[in-house]
Amino acid sequence: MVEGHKHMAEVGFARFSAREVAKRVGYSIGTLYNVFGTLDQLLIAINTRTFQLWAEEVRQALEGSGPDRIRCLVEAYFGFARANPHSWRAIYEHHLPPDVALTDEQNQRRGDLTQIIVNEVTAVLPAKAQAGASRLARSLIAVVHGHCVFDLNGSFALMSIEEPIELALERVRESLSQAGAVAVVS
Amino acid sequence: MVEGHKHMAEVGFARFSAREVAKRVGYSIGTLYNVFGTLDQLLIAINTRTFQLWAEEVRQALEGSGPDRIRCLVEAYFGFARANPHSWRAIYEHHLPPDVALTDEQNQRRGDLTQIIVNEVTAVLPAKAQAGASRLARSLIAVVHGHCVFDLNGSFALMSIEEPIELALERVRESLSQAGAVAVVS
DNA sequence: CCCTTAAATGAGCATCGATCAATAAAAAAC
DNA sequence: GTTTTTTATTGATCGATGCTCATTTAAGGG
Repeated sequence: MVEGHKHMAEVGFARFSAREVAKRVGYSIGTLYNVFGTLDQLLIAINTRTFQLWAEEVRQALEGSGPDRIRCLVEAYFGFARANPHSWRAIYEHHLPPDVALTDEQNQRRGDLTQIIVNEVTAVLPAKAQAGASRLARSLIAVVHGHCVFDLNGSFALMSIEEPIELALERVRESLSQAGAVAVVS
Repeated sequence: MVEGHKHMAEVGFARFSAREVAKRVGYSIGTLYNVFGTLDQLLIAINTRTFQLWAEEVRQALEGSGPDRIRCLVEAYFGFARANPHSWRAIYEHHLPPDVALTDEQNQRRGDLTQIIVNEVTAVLPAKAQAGASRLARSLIAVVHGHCVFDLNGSFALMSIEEPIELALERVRESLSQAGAVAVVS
């Protein structure tokens, strides 16, 4: 399955093929379908793995972070997407058919990254704002995500918008300081 | 081609098929390929049309807007994506091969929506902040876009985050007021 | 050694994007 | 009005895809 992940990283979602994965791993298509049941399930497994690697990378970045942990978070978010554009995009390009859903375990694995961010946002907010920390954290993830999308698809470059990471960071800091966070400016 | 647009709206990017478009429009596959040359070109035409309809819808929403034009903008952005999820997603799921690029005309058509937003943001900023209005506007588009993605793909719902439009609007207003905008709070 | 269970196979089906010689239709030339 | 040239349209054909399932192979247990 790690081989499937590699294949995705190399060719991207649009050119991804279960047959090619089977070939790479040395099994027949039939066997691969016996294991995963469905292309969707294979993609789910691959994308869940991407989430895990992403969370792990962010975690490690935070460990080696200086005092500006929010900047570290934003840079690590971008960093992973830029370093693994195909895998990163596949997460958002694979739409589940309405009749299949993620396992609880898969959902939990995918939620790890979010939890890391929620923790950091919570840590930076004053006591009075803790109640809304979770909601705000999700919103800030969306903020960074939007900038990341436009960075990877070339929208920012097309419009000569430079330093998209700094741009996203500005927005995040504005919202955090408005929420009463202290010491979020480097 | 409007038929191709309808097909996209009905089945989405993943299930989109040039053959089906040909069938719907009453021509053979060959003819369709003679006209568009490539599947990519057909998709480009369809997505450019989506951009036009989107911009038109936002324009009309602004015409009937009350004093809070920023809210109107955010609601219209979300509104179009929610009303045309397949077409909207297709814009971001179609990746051009590195050897093809958009026509200048296509780029301009696609930039209309951005221009509308840049104008509104500029109008709301004080004179001293006009210089950075374009950059800020693009950033705010990214902010709303990120929230829109998570709204459509169910991330917010999964985490019980309600009223994503209001959430996006909060972020936008924070950034605008930080930039010195006045009267952005309803 | 046989028998049962489990694992792996790959030909076969429908569909896809794409091509291109062949055909039909329209325009131009006479 | 007839012939010639140009343009438009066709669909059989190719390789590749997701997916199925009868068949084969392998592994153990007695």
